[in-house]
Amino acid sequence: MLLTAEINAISLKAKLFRGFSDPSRLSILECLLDGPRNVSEIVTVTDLSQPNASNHLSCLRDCGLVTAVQEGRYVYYRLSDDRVANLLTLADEVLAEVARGVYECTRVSQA
Amino acid sequence: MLLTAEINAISLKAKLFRGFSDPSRLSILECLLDGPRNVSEIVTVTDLSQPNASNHLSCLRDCGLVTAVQEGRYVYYRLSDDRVANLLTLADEVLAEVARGVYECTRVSQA
DNA sequence: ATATTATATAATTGTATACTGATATGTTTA
DNA sequence: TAAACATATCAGTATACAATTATATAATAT
Repeated sequence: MLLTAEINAISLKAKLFRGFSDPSRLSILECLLDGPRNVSEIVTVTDLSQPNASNHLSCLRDCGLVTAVQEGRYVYYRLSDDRVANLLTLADEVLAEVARGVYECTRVSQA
Repeated sequence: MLLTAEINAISLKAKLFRGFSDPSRLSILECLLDGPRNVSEIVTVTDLSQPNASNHLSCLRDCGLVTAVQEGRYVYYRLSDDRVANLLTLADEVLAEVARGVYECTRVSQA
């Protein structure tokens, strides 16, 4: 039986990873690796619809992975912490190792 | 417009992170930080039902995050790469920075 | 004030996936 | 071989999530 504190810590971590676990959000995060971008720029780079981008940005902001600053009529987003970039880099390294396995992972749940 | 190769790389990475994005799977991975464990041990430590654990283990195995070796009637699972552990550690560090933000992220999608 | 541009939210819908319980398969020992 | 134990799979249900469309809010310009 897990302690409540452990359950909470694990849920937090799962939530953090969930922020990275969607291709649209990853596209946004990688777009922000080069520096702050406003929503229009993000929409252009990622090819997401504006509401969709906004929606994912809300999630990323609420989860603390990005921060937003309004400048005039633009809202500029940036990564909230350097370690967010580190996580993306480290993920690349793991991927290089296990890429084939992940690529073949079409399996979801027991399907 | 993203190039196809970029889309594939991003989808791969999203899939990798998805392996980490569920509390049950995270519990299993953290249990394996201490070394190889068989399914019964994993079930005991994580308090998951045996079919549920088996299901998540299948996913983790297919995604290349863990490897399995049968020994007698036991199947021992272990992390497939040291960097999997590194990712978990780095996630802890990011969490320490943005924990409050993530904790307050009760928002799912547009809810 | 009105129009225009930029961004955010709401409601809907389809799909993915996690969990439970039941059952099947595989492995060892008697 | 039979019994006991370990692990995997299947079917059904409930929930979570993403994409879309429409609309609302905020800021600037005319």
